[in-house]
Amino acid sequence: MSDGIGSWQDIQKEVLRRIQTRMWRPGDLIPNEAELAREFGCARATVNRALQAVADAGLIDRRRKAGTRVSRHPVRKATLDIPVIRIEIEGRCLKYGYRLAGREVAKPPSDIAAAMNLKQGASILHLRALHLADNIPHVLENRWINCDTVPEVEKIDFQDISANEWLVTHAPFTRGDITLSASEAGLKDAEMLKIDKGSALFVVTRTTWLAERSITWVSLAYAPGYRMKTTI
Amino acid sequence: MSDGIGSWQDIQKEVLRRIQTRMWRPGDLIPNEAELAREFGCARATVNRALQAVADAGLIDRRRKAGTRVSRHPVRKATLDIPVIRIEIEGRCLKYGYRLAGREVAKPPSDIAAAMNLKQGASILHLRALHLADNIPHVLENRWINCDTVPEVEKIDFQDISANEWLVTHAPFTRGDITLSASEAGLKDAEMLKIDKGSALFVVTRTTWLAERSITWVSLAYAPGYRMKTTI
DNA sequence: GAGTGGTCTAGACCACTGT
DNA sequence: CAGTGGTCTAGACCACTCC
Repeated sequence: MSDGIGSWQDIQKEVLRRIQTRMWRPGDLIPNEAELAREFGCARATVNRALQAVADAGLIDRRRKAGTRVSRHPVRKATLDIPVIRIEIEGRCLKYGYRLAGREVAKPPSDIAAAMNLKQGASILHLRALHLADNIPHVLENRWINCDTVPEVEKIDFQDISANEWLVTHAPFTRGDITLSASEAGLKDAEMLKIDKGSALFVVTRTTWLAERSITWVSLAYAPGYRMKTTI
Repeated sequence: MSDGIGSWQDIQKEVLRRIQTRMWRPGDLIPNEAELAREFGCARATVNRALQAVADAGLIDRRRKAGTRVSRHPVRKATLDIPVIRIEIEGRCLKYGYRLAGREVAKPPSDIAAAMNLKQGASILHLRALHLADNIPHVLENRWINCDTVPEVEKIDFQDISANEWLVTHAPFTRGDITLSASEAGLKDAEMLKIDKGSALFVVTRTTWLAERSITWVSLAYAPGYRMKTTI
């Protein structure tokens, strides 16, 4: 029986192979952990580890007592990396540039105030900035920061360090909501990014929280041509 | 010492708390697994499970011998769900609709042929279709399918079932590349989606593979207003 | 070489849920 | 109630990498 199968990765591969070759088809019940452990000659915990990984990928559905089935409509999961912008640009061997375009305390638009769960009429810090890659406008940052949650922010001028980067090391968060969308460049956006008005921009909007208090709301509008890549 | 700490989720929470409260700061070395196991009064494997989850989220960096550190520039991971379009629409309690708009065997544009790693001049199946939510155009599917990898596809007319759905249950894949971007609606796209030419569309492009053979290349262009959401 | 995380084992008990 | 996955333990050995 001398299998080359021993590690949980080997078992994961074998399980994937059986799904990919349709030996186990969508909807099928697969053997339980104890049986697979016997078949592969390993401990049940090892099988469990492998099947958990496959379940995390969305390919199988597991329920106590009901057993493990191959998903009929697999909701495949892709993981998006959300790096600090400077690191992302430098990671591509481009020269990073940063320009602060505005810093003021102001009352945010009602939709943003609502998204940040602010008291009506509250004023918070508003920043606008441009990030450049090899001196070319890359992404426009439009950010609101809740000074109640992050009071130190009032002392930072953000001339030399972006809020994007400062917050990462100084304001840990517990949770973040992310929205990806496309939108047409307005006049001001177009000017700053040096593109035509109405161009299609890839926009990432993010709100982060420390427990139940909002830290920041940010919209990152990427210049045309930007592509966010990932794999399944 | 009667902690309420025992499960790996409890330990994960406590570790996150220590990072969030800056008790452990970016760059800090944290105690090793054996020490934490002693502190929490549990087995090292339990601590390992908790720390692996935190490392997967990108908040700590772990290396043998070097130990575990709080990330200086955490590359936070967000997971995107990639569901079948029908399931996604029905999941929002909307009526799903589907219309095939074209089916032909043709020679793909060179960029697509390259992305699919096809032989020069190879002809493959080209499909165009529209998915509707509550009778409103929702997403335009532009798809090329490699008949060499999935020969059964030649017999399917795709009048009543979308390639999106058929492939999921009939053509398992081992790997997929995904690109998210924004683009301006062309004239044909605009007509089909019933929107203005030049509108900003959110576009998901995906190539899937069975081992080293491409299965399909697809571009999904979502009508304006679509937002893809996730959390960190 | 030595210290750290990565993994496996054998066994146990628990939690959930279908029947 | 019984069968399944989920988790914990104590111990062991291995793999990697810093010194």
